[in-house]
Amino acid sequence: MESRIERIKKQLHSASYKLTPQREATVRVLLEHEEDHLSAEDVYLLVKEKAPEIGLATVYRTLELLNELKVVDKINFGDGVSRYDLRQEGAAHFHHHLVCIECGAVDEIQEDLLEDVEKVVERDWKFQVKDHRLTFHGICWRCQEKNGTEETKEESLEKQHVE
Amino acid sequence: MESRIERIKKQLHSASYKLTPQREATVRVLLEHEEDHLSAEDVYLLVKEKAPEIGLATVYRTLELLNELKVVDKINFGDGVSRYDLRQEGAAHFHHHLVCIECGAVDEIQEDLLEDVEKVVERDWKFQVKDHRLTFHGICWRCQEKNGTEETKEESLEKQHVE
DNA sequence: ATTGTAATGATTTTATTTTGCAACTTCCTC
DNA sequence: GAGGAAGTTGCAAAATAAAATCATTACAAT
Repeated sequence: MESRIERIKKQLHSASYKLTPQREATVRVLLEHEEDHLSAEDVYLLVKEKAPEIGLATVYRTLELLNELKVVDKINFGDGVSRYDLRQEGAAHFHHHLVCIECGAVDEIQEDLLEDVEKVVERDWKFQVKDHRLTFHGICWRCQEKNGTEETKEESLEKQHVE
Repeated sequence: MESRIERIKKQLHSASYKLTPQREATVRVLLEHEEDHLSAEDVYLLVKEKAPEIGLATVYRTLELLNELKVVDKINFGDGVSRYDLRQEGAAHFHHHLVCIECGAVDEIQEDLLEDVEKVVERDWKFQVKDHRLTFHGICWRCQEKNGTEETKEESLEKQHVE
């Protein structure tokens, strides 16, 4: 965790930006919620708990900056808001998402499934792929179980998703 | 064209909605600009040419309705606006997009490239895929040619991208 | 210490999208 | 046809997200 912040700090420096306390607090929130897909507003509220004096504009600026540096990716699941998702360190491409249309859960796939598809696109469409966005919409394994069987205690204990 | 409107009309009716003149005008605009990726505002301005009395709110409501019926898909390429894209008739899945980071052009891929990937997702993640969104970001063939004529390949590979 | 530059926070502005509501059509039933 | 419910419309207002503005502050390099 600390070392990751160190590396992000270096990334900022090499683009001649500074890791200010506000920016560090923002990055920490992102690291601590790596599984989630926070909106700018979400990040703002969480950062505010640690650094109450921070302004929303700074959060927006920081997120935009991190986006430029490819530390985070800005995504959009169709609701109006942009969400910010940490990139895996060293990942050449953005990871994929599974959005459950029943419970709203968003799971991530870090594996790159598109190597072959990208080759086809480069060859057949002469399109030089730099990055991609792939999201599947469907039913997650939790909802499939929930629907298929009567719910057991263990299953309901595992349930943690809110809309 | 007329028959397509007829079929959309039937789709509306079967969900107990009506194809009002305003809705028909909106659908016609979408059909006439199938290649483009119009924003709600774009659609509004185009519909207004045929039916000047239409209100922007109606266009929004119509597009939302068509989205629910899976006649159009609402997409978002990262700029703030939602765009509305006609689905191919009978297409089980949404088509893909190639967004050029140099000239901003958006091309479509109707072919379904994801069959294999979806199988993997269903098997390995137990995720029942209903739909997908796939967008590639990169350099379109036009920009590659344009770059190639004025500079060597190495130069164009080195070129940095700003804003 | 002084200066120049970058960064910040509060506020305002812009843009997009949604909602509330009264008026207006449709399409039934009588 | 008259009456009525339901769906639809246009306008205006409101809600929302994001970006821009700007005076103030922090900080590194003199």
